[in-house]
Amino acid sequence: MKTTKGKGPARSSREALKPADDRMVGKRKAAARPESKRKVKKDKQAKKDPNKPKRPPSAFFVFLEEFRKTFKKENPNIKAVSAVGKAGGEKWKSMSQAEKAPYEAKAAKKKTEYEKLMNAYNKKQSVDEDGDEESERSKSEVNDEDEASAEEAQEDEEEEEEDDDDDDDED
DNA sequence: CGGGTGATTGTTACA
DNA sequence: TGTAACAATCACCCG
Repeated sequence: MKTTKGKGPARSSREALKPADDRMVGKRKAAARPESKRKVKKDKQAKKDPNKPKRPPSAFFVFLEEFRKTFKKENPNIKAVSAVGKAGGEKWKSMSQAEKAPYEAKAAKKKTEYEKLMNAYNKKQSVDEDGDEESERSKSEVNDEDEASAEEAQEDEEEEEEDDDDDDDED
């Protein structure tokens, strides 16, 4: 399903695709790291867990999510993910920690939730096979907690602030 | 038709 | 301590 949408502009935009011709399946920093399995996210996990907590987006990703919208908005012609990544990364480094602060705050929040999910996930794994029913019960509990926490999380909006203005960098 | 890949950095978890 | 791998996104390509 999702692939169908890609056929739109198709090759025309291909120009916007990665300028580097290495679009091939080459690895990106393979040489940098020794074995470097950094890419290949194929099997991911041998077993698929029912609700395995995915790692929360780092501050960079939080910023990137928003950046992606803006980037695409100003660069509707560019649809390459790598382009946004590069641009985002560049800008990210250009930003001062103060500006990254809000993103970091959000990331911190996600991390907290992630820890929570891990707790639930951990519980699930601990479940004994005989407690199938029990496991369901636990799930309910977790769900309940999850909802409650989610609500709380939503409320907080951050604004921790940052006074350390000394360093900063910038241009 | 579907999955895999490209790129960015951060963060997390294991040895 | 350090590495290794994964987190999102989206268009495009191979089998």
